[in-house]
Amino acid sequence: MIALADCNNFYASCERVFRPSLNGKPVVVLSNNDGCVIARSNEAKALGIKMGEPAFKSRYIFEKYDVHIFSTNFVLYGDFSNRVMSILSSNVPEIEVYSIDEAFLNLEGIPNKKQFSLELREKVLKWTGIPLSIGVAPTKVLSKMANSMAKNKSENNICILEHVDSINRHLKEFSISNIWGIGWQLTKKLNSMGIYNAYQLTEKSDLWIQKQMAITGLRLVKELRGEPCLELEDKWRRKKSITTSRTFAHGIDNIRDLSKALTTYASICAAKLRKENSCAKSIYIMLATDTSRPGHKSCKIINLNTPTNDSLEIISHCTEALRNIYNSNYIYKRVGVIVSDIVPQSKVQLTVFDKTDDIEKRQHLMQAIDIMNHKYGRLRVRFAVNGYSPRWHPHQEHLSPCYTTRISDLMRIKG
DNA sequence: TCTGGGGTCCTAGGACCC
DNA sequence: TCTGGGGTCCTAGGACCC
Repeated sequence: MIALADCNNFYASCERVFRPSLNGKPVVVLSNNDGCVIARSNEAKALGIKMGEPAFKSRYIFEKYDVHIFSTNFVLYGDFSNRVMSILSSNVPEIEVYSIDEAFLNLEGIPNKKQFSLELREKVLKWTGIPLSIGVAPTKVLSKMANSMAKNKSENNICILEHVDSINRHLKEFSISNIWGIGWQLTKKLNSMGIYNAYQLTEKSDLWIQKQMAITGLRLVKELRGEPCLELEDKWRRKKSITTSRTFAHGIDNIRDLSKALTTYASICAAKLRKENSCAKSIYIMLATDTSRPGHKSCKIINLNTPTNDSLEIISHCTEALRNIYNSNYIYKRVGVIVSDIVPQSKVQLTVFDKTDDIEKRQHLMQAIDIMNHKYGRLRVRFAVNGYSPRWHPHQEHLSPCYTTRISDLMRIKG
């Protein structure tokens, strides 16, 4: 049996841990640039604030009902995630951390799954302040469904689906649009064929499923029937691509500021590569004007002879590519860097033109930068091309302190 | 004024080869 | 008269997830 443990309203719950006065009150967390709503407390959901909705559309609700607004604070959420995951992993034989706020757990050998889930939920809540929902079922896809039941239809946020009868009963009440792996396109298509609930899907033949939903769809439906097709992946996997991109508060109309932003994202990508002990063989830069209006997009791919994770090298390729594709007739609103074709650093093949001495020197330099930035904060040590007074920074009006990771942000007790 | 950011997997179709 | 058959690799784009 597999459990899916999922933190309730995760970002909103993190913000509340150090602000208990917000319990029972509507809280929302906004995406980067304070663009749209990406997390809501139950009270905010009850006010009709929609997930992914642009913040300005709900502005009047925020004011009328005194909704507490936060900008995303990924340092804080990442730290809470680590705490929750380490508690979960110390209580089960196997775990797959699926995202920042959820994990699949292998419950093999655990006799009373309901009691176990209740105790685990209690422990995480007591130790971290984060409430969980736990759904237990024979496969991953079914545990996702059980989790949804746990969140919405159970008093204690626990749902165990063990027997065929109860699984089928729930499948009949479960809309296909809520199935993990079925998005709005497939929902539209299947609805037009008269399929509305998960049970109807399990009754179709394998051939029909594969024709309509391809191989991933067939795996998904088998999982719905209780036949495990998706394994728990407990191993750390090297990322296949790494992206750093942002939308700005205000458009940029000059190549100097654009270059500062782009090279900053290039150095963040390089640092992320080094953190994984990876090197990338291709770099992709992209520029876009305001996406809400018809505009302009351009991109450039740079293929390297030798994979790298050296910030200076990646920065210089990006700067050159920017000069090639920059068009001074446009005002840019978004830029980004994607590094891909990733290989382990230990397996990098040098060419005859690479100077190993230089590479080693630069590796030491990068290491020193990483150590300092780890200690004093990302981008504290930066490159001159990154600039210092970023006029191009995104909006973050409602940022909370990093209570758990920055000494100056620690809570103080009045004596 | 105003719509995020970071990923993965799959497929169709083109290029190329023998 | 009239244009094979089978394979691989790569890439762009779609769909989906949180």
